[in-house]
Order: sequence, then C-alpha cells, then structure tokens
Amino acid sequence: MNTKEAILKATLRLVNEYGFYHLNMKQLAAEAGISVGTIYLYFNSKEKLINELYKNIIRDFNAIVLKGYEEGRAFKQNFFEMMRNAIDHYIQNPDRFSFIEQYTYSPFLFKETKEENLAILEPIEKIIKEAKKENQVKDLPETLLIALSYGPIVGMMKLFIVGKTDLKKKMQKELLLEACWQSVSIQ
Amino acid sequence: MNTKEAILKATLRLVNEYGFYHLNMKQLAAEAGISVGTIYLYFNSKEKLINELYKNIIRDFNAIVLKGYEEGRAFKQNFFEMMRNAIDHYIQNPDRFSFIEQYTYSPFLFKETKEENLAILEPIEKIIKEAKKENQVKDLPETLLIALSYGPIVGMMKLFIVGKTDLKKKMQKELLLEACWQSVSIQ
DNA sequence: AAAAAATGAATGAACGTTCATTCATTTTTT
DNA sequence: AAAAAATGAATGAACGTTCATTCATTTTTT
Repeated sequence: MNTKEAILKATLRLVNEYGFYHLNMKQLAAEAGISVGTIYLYFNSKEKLINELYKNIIRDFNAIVLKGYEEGRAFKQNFFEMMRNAIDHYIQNPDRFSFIEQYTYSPFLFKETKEENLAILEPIEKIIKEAKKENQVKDLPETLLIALSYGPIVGMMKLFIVGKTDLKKKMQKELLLEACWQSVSIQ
Repeated sequence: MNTKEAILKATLRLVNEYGFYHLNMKQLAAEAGISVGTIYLYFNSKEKLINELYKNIIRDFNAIVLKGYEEGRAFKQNFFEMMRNAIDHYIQNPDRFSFIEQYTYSPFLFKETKEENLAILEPIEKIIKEAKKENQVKDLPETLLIALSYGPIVGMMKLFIVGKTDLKKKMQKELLLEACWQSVSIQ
C-alpha cells in the first residue's frame, strides 16, 4: 500500500470513530504510520483531505454499482445486479457507508466535491430513466422511484450498523432486494 | 423567546450552515443576540449543547408523529396519519431533518443521547409491531418493514433539500405516502 | 413611600491550550 | 553525489472556557 492510500485509509477509520472535529493530524499520522509533515506532501489541508476521500469513495462505489449494468439486458436483471452490488459493497465496507451518509449533506464538502456528490445516485437514476421511457416501471415521478429503490437500502444499512439486523444473511438481503423491486416494478 | 431557546435556535441554524467544526462560540453568541459567557450559563460545553439540541429535536419529532396515533383505530389510518405528520414536520423544518440525518449516527452524541437516538424510529416501530401481530402487514422481518416505511421518506426529503423534487405539492406527498403504504401492506 | 441592600443574569476581556501548518534537517532513493 | 522523500520540532492563530465585574430588578429596611 502506498503512502497516499495509507493516509486515506487512516482518515476513514478515524473520522468514523471520532468525527472530523476530533480528528487531529498528529493522531492521523500515527494511525497511518507516517509523520505529520508527510500528510502535507499529499494533501494541501485537512479539509482537502476529507474532500479527496469523499471523491474516492463515491467513485469506487459508482464503479462497482455500474458493473451490474449491461447494455441491452432486461431492466429487471440490471436492477437486481446493480442493487446487489451496492448492498454487498456497503456490507463489506460499513465504514464507507457511514462516511457517505455523514458527509454527503454536510457543509464540509466543497462545491466542486458536491457536484460529484449527487453522483451517488447517478447509476440508479440512469436505469430508472431508461426503464421509465419504456414503461417498465410504475408511473410515478422519477424522484419517487429513486427514493423507493434506494431509500430502504439505506434504511436497512443503518439498522445493520447499529446491530439491529443481520444483512449478511443471504435471506435478509434477498428479501430487501425483492421488496425494493416490488415497489418500483409494475405488478 | 427565552435565552435558552434563542441559543438552541441559533445553534441549529449555524451548525447546518457551517458544521460543528466551523461553529464557534463567539459567532453563535452573536447569532443568538447574547454574549459568549451567557451560553455557559445554560450549557456546560459546546458538545453538551449539541446533545441537548439533538434531544429536543427528537423529542418534538416523536411527539408530533405520535399525535397521528389513536388507540384502537385501524392500522392503515394510523399509518397514514403518523407518516403524514412526519413528512409535514420535516417539510416545514428542513433544518431539523438535516440535523437529525447528520448527527444521529455521528460520534458527537454521548451514549446517554444515543439511547434517545434510536427513539427516532420508535413510533414507527410501535405500529409496525402491532400490525404484524395482527397480520395486517406483509410477512417480512420487522426491520425490513421499518426500512420500507421510513426509508423512502428520508430519500425523498434528501432530494427535496437539494431542490430535486417539490414535496410541498400535495400530489407528491400523497404519492409518497401511498407508495410507502403499498410496500408494507398486504395487497 | 423612599432608601438601602441583595440578587443573579449577562457581559466580554483574558487565558490556557489545542492543533493545523511550516520548514530546516535528515534519510532514502536514484 | 545529487535529487527526492520523509521527518518532527517549532510556530502562532484560533478558540473554548473562565470569571471578575456590571447593572437592572427585586427584596428588605427605615
């Protein structure tokens, strides 16, 4: 692992544990196994660092979700694959999920980063739009269809993180996916 | 408005605009129209202040949602009333919604406050449990039913806040409510 | 009824401490 | 030997918190 990655990884861990307010550079350097000065060779400031981390996490997430998409394949299959990828990625990286939830709507993100922000719903928006054009989905406003597909997943992840549900069980995950599908698809 | 309320109100506004990190006591005092020292007559510390604000907001929210509940009334009617109250309250106080979303899972909250925390889903949990006992709701895990009821509302609120949808329109709101109902009720 | 005394909420300057950032020096790589 | 990368002590601005002091209001005394 190179130094830059080590810094980002340490930031993710500490910021989730203590919050941006209590995260200090000395502690961060220790966690990453480098010295304070080194951080500044890679990132201009503490805030820039958070923004870079955010962008990386969103980029990775979108790339992984998009792997579930295949041009020309049935909407249903694309929907399931993409959503499954999203859930799996979150389950394996709950810290990334928490981080996204915490910072997507926070005032820390620069405008420049915020543009990348809405992009967290971009892959979902994409297939919903396509499906709507072809009437493969309920006749509801696009935004509502997005909220119905993604909202319950976020909700379950939050319950998962506080230990109220075990999304790692195959059954739970499949029930969730099926339920999301039911609420957008034509019966 | 008494001094304590003025401080809480100013905190909500500034913390949403700048975040806890950039919120400083001098600025806060100015916003509340008092002087720094006065804040400490009402709250022991900056963190205590945030925790008090959080508790107040959750308490108000739950009380308002619970106003939609009537002992002995049909589940469907309770569900609609409670959810409508939640949505209305959020629409009228988007800053409260943002604050809850931002801090519910943040490391700033004291353990003591976190206990009040899960309480944000308490009223919903309550009616879902009741309905499940009487088979008035789909045969799915309780947590999933909660995520299906509340998740899309959170999702829509987020889109509302960034201006992607107009939840103030009666139609939008009713479609959202109906969709949430569809995903938990027996067809 | 007037004067004196007591109260305590509010003030804001002062203070200690934290902590992001810098940069001269050292270590490592080429 | 030169260049590049890393170190970490030093800096100083920022800021949360304290606390002596003020003063409008209330209570007690005359």
